[in-house]
Amino acid sequence: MKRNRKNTNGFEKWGGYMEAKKTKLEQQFTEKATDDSNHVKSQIFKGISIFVNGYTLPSANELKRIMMENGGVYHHYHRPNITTHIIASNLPTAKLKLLKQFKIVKPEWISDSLKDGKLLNYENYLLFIDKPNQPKIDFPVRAKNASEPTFLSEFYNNSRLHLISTMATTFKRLVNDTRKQNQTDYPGRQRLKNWIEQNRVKNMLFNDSELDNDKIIMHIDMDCFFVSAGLVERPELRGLPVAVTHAKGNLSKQREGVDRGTEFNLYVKRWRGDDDENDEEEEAHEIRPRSTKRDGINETDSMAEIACCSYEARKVGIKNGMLVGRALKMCPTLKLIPYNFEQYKKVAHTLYTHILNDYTLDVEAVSCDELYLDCSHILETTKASPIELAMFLRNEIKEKTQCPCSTGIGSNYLLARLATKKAKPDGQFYLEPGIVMDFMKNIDILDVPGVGRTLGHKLSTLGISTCGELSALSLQTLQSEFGNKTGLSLYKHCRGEDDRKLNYDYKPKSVSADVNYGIRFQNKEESDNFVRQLCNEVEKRLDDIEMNGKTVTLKLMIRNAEAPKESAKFLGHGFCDNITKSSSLTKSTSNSRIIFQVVNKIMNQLDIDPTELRGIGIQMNKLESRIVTGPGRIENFISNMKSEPKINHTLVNENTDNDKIILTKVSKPKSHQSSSTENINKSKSVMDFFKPKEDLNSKNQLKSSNSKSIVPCQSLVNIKMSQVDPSFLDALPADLRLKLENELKSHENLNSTFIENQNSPIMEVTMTEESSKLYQHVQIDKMKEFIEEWVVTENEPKMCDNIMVSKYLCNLISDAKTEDAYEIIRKLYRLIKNKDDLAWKQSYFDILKNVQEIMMNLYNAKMKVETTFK
DNA sequence: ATCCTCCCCTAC
DNA sequence: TAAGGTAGGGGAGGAT
Repeated sequence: MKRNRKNTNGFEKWGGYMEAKKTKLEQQFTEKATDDSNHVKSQIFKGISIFVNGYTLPSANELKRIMMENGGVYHHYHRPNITTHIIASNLPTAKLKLLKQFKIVKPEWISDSLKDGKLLNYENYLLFIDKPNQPKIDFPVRAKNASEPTFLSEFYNNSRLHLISTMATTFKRLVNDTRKQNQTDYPGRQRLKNWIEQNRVKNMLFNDSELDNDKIIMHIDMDCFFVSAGLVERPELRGLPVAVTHAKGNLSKQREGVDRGTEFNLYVKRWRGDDDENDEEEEAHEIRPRSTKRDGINETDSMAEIACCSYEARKVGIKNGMLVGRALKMCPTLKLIPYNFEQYKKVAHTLYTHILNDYTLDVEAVSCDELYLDCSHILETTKASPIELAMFLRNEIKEKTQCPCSTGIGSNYLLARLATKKAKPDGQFYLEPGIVMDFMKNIDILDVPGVGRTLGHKLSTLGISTCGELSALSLQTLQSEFGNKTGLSLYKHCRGEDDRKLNYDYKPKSVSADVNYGIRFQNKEESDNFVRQLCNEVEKRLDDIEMNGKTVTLKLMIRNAEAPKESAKFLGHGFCDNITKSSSLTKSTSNSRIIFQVVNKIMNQLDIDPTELRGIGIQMNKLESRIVTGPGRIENFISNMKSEPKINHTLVNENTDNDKIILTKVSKPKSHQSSSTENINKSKSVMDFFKPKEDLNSKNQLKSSNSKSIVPCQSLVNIKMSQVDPSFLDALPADLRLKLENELKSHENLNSTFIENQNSPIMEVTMTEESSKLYQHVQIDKMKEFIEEWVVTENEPKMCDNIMVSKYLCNLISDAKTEDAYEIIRKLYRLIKNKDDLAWKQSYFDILKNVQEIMMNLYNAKMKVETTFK
């Protein structure tokens, strides 16, 4: 079955498209069933049509086959009036509530019926017994995969790699922000000075020769960070072999479709290369054994990864990244402790603020537990020796965080880093210039930063395993072997030379969101929904840093044809083929809809089978900051809205009218005199809600602004502080309130903005992140109050208010506050029904359309609300 | 020469 | 069961 879909001109035709698609697919099903009529084995499921929701056993594909062969019908989409049964093994509560009125049956109903050769009573297989107040799931809760709407956030909440990555960014930004504050007082330096005065003679650490003109770089690295932070609250485990992991050491369950042996062999084959030539080379040079992390794992060993292990565990050969099953074989007494993300954040924050506030701003953040600092100023002002600084600083960090760290000191980046390796655990090491040559000779090539598995192996095939051996190769040899840049840095680094500068100034070059875990989709709907969520995530991250991206890159992991259907690791990606494809826009954006459109085009062009997907990543490159020129961000946003980027890529059909995505056009005429000026005092818009009702001041301001352009719909830019209802401000969180106040203040003098009212009955929700965030935090009751006032007092609905309400409701739904949204829609319906006005009814349908779209995206179901005014 | 895309590698 | 993310550097090879 092809998934090529016609261009749909954005999303406004989504509903119609869905209908068409349903019919098409069902037609195909019937045709297929007819074609395969010689395979029909029975009519057990005559009259039954099923829709499979979520992950099931047997799989949806299997169930489809069973239905086809036995007289039943399989629906790719849930069709409330046609689908007779929904098949599911588990449903999240939100989904459950929505689908409550339908027959939701466990897949065993199908398999048992098939086994017995007759249709069994589905009532014995209901997923839950409908007790009105508390639907109870009669099934053990199973792990979620990415087809569930809550998967993404749960995954991010539990992913150590995601945490590591986001924390690194967080602290790079913290350094940036702190440096801007221009602080001049460093109390730590004074403490160090005092300590030196009291202890120098006793320490005998001072050495005149250490005071030279070289730059002094210090590298600080917490010792086995996750373990140390975890042991703060479990001191009884100190001194024991400890590892941090998700697993509890249980044996892994045997699952259908898993073949660890086959999967592991594929990895080994890819890693070794397939040709004999390589094998000969390896023997000739006595290559050190290369192990995959799957070594020593059998069918039931735990496949969880060890994120971090204590030095006691390392002594017996356990390493970070090793699988729990194997580690337990090496050390059956290994203590497994769970993650404690909050604690890691706390410790890391303490570490950073201590150094930044008390010692220096010349810090390069590497990660949550690792940083470089330029000691020049500290040493100059305190007259301390590098070792004294290291001892003192390490001691303070240990006191503050209760976690040990190690520090290395050297004249450059590389030497500082290598010194730390030597210092560990819980120590310090100053790699003095005089000993660098000797020191480097014996450094293992794999300890050089930048030399990993692949480069290390390649070097070992050349018979090289230490820096000393590497330094025998000429620059030319290295460059022809590894490329110009890689060759040059190998040449320098093995000699202890490194001219990289500490980078204090963090400027992101790309933003991405990847998930390569839990990706198991039954159909294109599920994968689309998930991709949409990833696009939203990317948009959020771009907005966080106030940047837009100009190139979209899609990264896919697809099950390799030879790989077992199910991965060895539970919900893992298994052995995959990787695909990367990028597409450039004419104008940078952060708009998730545009990103999705691009991504979707690529997906369709690649014709990916959604069931074979194992990983998805979306990346934005060529970042541009949203330059603030002139009046400010909002102004800039409005000018951005005038023309959203066109997609410039061969994949993209030229007929695509991307402008249709944005139906609310904004322009800013220089001296536009509106003909509707006389309406302004009668006209009510959402913004008027922010005004106190009897505020003379605001009336005056409105009058005085009559000379400017006043149009039916004001944008945020037009609101003045004095117009804002104080109770609205109170409803906002403090930080948001401050932001709003500042933005309003900075726009007091701005010209009014004209928002063109579209005649099109179709409305698309496109608001600025700035303004939608504001609405997001309006309390539910406040919003109900507004809606009542709006509908009751307003003659006709305005587009901008429709948009605001839609956006608000969509935000509620995506925040899983579906019930609140439901209540508001009911209220809106009642109000509009009373009003009995065509334009208002249209307004209701427009809003509902947006709501149902997001419902379909998130829950694959519509909200059950009134769809006609009888 | 320099840029772009599609990778791969590395680090935390 | 298990939570295999994310940013940056760079090489190969083709387009400009």
